[in-house]
Amino acid sequence: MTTLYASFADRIGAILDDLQASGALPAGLDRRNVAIEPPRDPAHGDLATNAAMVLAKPAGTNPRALAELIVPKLAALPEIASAEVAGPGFINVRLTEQSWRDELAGILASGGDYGRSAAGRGTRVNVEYVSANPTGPMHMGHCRGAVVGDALAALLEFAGYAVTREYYVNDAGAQVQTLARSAHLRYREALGETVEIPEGFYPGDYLIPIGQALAAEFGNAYVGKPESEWLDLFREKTVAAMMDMIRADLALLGIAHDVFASEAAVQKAGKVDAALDRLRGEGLVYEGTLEPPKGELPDDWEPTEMTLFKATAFGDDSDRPVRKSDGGLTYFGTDLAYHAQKAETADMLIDIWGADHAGTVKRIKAAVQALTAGKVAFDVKLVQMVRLLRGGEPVKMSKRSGSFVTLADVVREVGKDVVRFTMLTRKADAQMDFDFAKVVEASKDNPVFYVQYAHARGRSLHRRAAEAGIDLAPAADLSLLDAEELALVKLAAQFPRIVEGAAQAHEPHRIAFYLYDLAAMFHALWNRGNDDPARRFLLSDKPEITRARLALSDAIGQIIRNGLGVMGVTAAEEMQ
RNA sequence: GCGCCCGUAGCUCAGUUGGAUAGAGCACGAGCCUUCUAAGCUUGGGGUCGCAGGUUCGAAUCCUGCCGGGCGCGCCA
Repeated sequence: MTTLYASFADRIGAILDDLQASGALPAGLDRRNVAIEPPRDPAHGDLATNAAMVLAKPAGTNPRALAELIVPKLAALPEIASAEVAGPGFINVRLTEQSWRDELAGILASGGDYGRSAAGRGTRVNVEYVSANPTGPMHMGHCRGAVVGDALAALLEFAGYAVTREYYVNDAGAQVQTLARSAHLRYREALGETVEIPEGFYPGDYLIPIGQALAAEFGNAYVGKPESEWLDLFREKTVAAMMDMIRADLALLGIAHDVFASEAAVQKAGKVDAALDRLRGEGLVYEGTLEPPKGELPDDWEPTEMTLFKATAFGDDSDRPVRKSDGGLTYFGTDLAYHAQKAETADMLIDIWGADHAGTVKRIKAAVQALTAGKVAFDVKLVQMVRLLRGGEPVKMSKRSGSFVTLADVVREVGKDVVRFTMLTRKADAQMDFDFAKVVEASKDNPVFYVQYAHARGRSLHRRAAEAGIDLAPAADLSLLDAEELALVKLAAQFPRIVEGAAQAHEPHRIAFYLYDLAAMFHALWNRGNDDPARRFLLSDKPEITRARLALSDAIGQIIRNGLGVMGVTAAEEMQ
């Protein structure tokens, strides 16, 4: 269905067309800045447009005069109760109560599709997120990016984009070689040797079963043999096992990627040379030396020739090496080719990165621009660190011993829904505290609980109505709803535009904040029943009113389910 | 030294991509409720949107310069 706001945009557009046809307005006005919005102050009505203010100057008139031309045409529309000029030239519109009742009926009729949008027009967007190194289990450092990326993917899908969820497996660098060597130690251990894990190796216990599996598969075939005989094999086997473990961890959060792209495969397929050759042909890749870094000069600085990408041509501060002076690829060199690969099948790329990689955003943006001639939109979303607390005290973590807070532990303790919702209660680039005590608290301070509670209240209404013997089959008479109840419908009706705005801005946290506001207003309405029993949702002796109020409650519940669905959170049937 | 992110109520944060008198929760003040329509409700005080300019009908939002905080800074991943 078209949203209320979109349909009014059409109507304003038609009115402007009329005014242009009749010569009251010049042709060819740029209408891109014309907005239809709910005013912040409800006293200003249900909808407001700035059309007169934006168009007055190019039309050679003044805002109020132009508004006076538009208002009568608006007021003539059947669903409009009043339209008036206000302030510097805003046009404030009040809709009839009937249009809000229609909107409520529309929410219920649309069900799980309410808020779904075609705004994305099927644009193919590739969202790459998590992409944790396959050297161990997922820990809490990965968690926020995982949730933000997954929710963003779902949000874009809901808003009409064709989404691919992708994970980039860094299986080619020095770290996975260290992993393979660490696994080889565990393999020897499994065969009876007493081993010590040297500094710089991966010490975690999770490699013990890998070593046992390798021992079971290969016996002692690779004991005392040079690395050249086993390193690649052990790397592949161990990375595969790590990825199984990571997939299992992600599954706990309800995350499943469509594509796992291998760094080694990108190199093996010759994509790096292809991309670099192409750029070399355009003069964007060359052999050269870098300027020394500004500020303190490292003691051992000496200019060396290597292969560089001309990132400065696209606004970066320095050109960036794609091949080291020894001819080996840099991480960036392969990453550049990997983005070219993604761009082959997408109109838009989104990367979710930890904020500690902020320094490399410019070069990869430069690369994508160079590789796609600016035709593929590209956004890097930086996700800030999460501080883990328990009752206000920082959770101690020791990296050295290899013991860190794993994602699996946290999900086990507080549950998937709490983790996901909490990760979306801040915008991604703001730091966040995750307090084990607070996120499970049953109080208004905890948005997770508050939203779930609103939904559960609505569900319990049905159970209680059944107990009270109320027949819910007949259609609800929505004319029985009062002004306060319709005010809740007005907030509910904003869900579609919240979805579109959040999708366009790549900000899934907006859904969480909106749901909190919606829940708060629903609770306030519910609480009226404490002071005045006649205003309760459930009145056992008044089935007509109960049916109308249940329709309202159902609509709110539907939107909460739809919103939580985008966030990957299950709506609670009841609070325990 | 350079670059990126940030600076909004005492605290934690929103702010509909430039809209009207800048909001919420916590905390604080006052009143109410003692309830399974439960895990609270109503209400009040509280602001130089870091500072100073600029852009325009209009700026927390965009531009420039300062101040303050975080992160990053030759071939690492």
